Amino acid sequence: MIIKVGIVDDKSGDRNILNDKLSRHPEFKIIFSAKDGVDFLEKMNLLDQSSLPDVVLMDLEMPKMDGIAAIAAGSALFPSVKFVVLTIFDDEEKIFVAIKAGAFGYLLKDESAENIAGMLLNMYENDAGPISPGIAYKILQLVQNNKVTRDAKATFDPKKTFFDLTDREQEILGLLVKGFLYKEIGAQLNISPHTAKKHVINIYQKLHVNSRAQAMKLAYEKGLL
Amino acid sequence: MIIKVGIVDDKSGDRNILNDKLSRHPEFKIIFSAKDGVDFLEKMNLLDQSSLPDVVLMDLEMPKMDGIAAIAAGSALFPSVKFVVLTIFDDEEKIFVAIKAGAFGYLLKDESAENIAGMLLNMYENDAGPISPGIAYKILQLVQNNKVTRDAKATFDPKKTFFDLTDREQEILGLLVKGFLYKEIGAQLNISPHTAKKHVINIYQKLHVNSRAQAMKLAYEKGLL
DNA sequence: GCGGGGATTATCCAAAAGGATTATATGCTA
DNA sequence: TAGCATATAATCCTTTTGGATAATCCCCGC
Repeated sequence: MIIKVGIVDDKSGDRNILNDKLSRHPEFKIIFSAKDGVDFLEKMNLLDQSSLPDVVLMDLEMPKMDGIAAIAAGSALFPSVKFVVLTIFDDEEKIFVAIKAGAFGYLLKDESAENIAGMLLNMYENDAGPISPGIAYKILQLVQNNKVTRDAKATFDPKKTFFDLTDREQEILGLLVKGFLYKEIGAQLNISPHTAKKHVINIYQKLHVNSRAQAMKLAYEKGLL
Repeated sequence: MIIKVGIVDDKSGDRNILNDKLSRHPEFKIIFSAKDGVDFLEKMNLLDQSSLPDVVLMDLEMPKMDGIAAIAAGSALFPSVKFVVLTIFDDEEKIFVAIKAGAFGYLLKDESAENIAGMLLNMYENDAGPISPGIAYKILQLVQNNKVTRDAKATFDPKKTFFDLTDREQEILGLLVKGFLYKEIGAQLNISPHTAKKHVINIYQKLHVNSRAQAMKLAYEKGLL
């Protein structure tokens, strides 16, 4: 099976290297190289349906029209074409936006050409978009750090599963993370500040921390609110 | 460098295979095998700090306490330990929940033992969680299909809008909310603890707060991370 | 070259938090 | 009923924070 490839990158050096490396593999056929988003769309429009590329390797930072815009336009105009980002950028904002724009995969330029070729081939065997490991981890962190949230459905609730704080302790933890002093917590609950403090110490032991800051970190990260 | 590994899987066959394969690599040292979440926590509690595993390979489907609960508990109790899911399940719900529970990586059992070993080693070189390519693509699709959405507050950036903290102050705030003492912050940045403290006081004035707890609350609520 | 902001370090003091220990009261349960 | 968990309260002591104040250094812009 022959994979038809388009390359879009403003650096002619990068274009040529890619071109050379992929041409070594008989499975790939380079259909065109373009130097920016506008150039890319023009070249795509000149092709008839049967000679459209299967996959377009798209750099992100380009003059005239950047990779994000090109992917958004291209995936709308040519839905059968898969767009794979191939860039040096690994910041989460770019990753997120590129995926939203319709990227099928996301590879870093510091992957070896061998790896890139391998992942592209793999994409057709497994019907899964190629992703550099580092990028996959970044996406995982997006999910983990609540930068993205699940639209509905239940997420895991560690409150009930672990840290079996008593009701009173839960209540006091709630005040603790709001920044109140022991004396203020005591005043709000009509108990002695000593008692408030005792509860807090007990909470620390259950959470295996030894400062308010660590307890707050845990409370926020694990959603113990 | 030696990587200390814990294995948690209810299938003794899988445990043994993993054990054998990893033991072939001199870089790995198997600290323990556990057959479920409860067994795992018991074994972890018997270890002193210095002999805790670096990474725990965790199956998901287990009797008594499943892998999700075990990861949630373990990552809270032993924050220095990295948890990597190693399972046959690749449905998005399990992936999502495992990540939320604190999984650092997610590998499929149909990876070759060689690959698993390689990805674990790679994890320490690149400080990025190991993720099987198929899983990476599933995660990408989660984002693409709007199953997850970017949090509004995460995109709004009050950092630049208000509180104009300097770069150094941002950096120190980052360590502050992690619960480090002044002396620890100083040590990490190679500055005097007095200086660290001075920065913190300056931060408080800019944020109009007067305690670490209040600063953390603000940082979390306003996404000053 | 002079001023200003940022980064660095320090000292002194007071307030607050953290930790250990002890003690009492209450309600549940083996 | 004896034991256990929880909540309450206090004392003593150490460590950490928060705040004020002052001094030095460096870089950048006027």
